[in-house]
Amino acid sequence: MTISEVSVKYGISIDTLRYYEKIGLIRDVKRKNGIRNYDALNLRTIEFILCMRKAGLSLEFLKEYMDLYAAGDETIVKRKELLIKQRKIIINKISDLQSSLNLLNYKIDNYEKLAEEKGL
Amino acid sequence: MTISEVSVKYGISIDTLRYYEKIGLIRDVKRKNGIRNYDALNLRTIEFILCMRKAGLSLEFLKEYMDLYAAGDETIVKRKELLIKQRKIIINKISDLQSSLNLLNYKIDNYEKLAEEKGL
DNA sequence: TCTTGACCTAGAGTTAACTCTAGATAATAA
DNA sequence: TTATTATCTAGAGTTAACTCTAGGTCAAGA
Repeated sequence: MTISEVSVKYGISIDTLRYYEKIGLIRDVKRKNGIRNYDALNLRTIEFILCMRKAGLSLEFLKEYMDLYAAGDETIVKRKELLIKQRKIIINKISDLQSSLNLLNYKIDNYEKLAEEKGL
Repeated sequence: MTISEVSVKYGISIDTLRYYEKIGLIRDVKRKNGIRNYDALNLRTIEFILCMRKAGLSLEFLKEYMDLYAAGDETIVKRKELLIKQRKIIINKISDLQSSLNLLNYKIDNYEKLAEEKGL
């Protein structure tokens, strides 16, 4: 799959794909005449990266994870621990978002009432 | 309340407090001899800002909201609509985070099994 | 009286994560 | 053959949201 096909498929820019490769998040991208040809494993890596990025996890964490992955089976426990740490971060984020959602709901209700009172 | 007291109370830097004021998020901060003296309304504004920032909402949105707030009662409906838009964003974020959490759980489980298999 | 510490301002610097530019090559359509 | 289009690289530029610096004021304690 070419870089522009991947770009369209995942809604991520070509520049970003090259950038992720440059900093070591996406590895072992094969080439045909110097042109990138992403394989199934590359695509799974990209899907993982995008899912974690959507959750707001940092490229620094992803880099650390990919470094461990590249280092082979001895790093399995470390990788698991890294993921557990990130899971905690995500759980905290969800609870922050819930608080904000509650506050927003409260404020929206209030404005609803206010608007009615004032006939707006 | 002095700026350093507010800073400690909310775990936010003094620089950030002055920055928020400079860009118009926090308004009408009274002074004693040129020194800021935050009142109850200022504190409520700060709490709102921090809650929304924790949810990842932008300073741009907060600025827009504070501009409307400052403009008075005619903007009540607009403010409500703005909050509803942000609520949608937050709801989407929660669902993204849930997906990431699911993927992480799956991966952590997998590593758990792998580690056991390999006796790590 | 001196100096220490908290505060002030304007504006420069930093960081993460892109995003763009310039200049080159290579395949494809007219 | 020529022109267009997609790709490539290295490195510069951008953006949001801070964070820091330099230089200044002012009140309180030794």
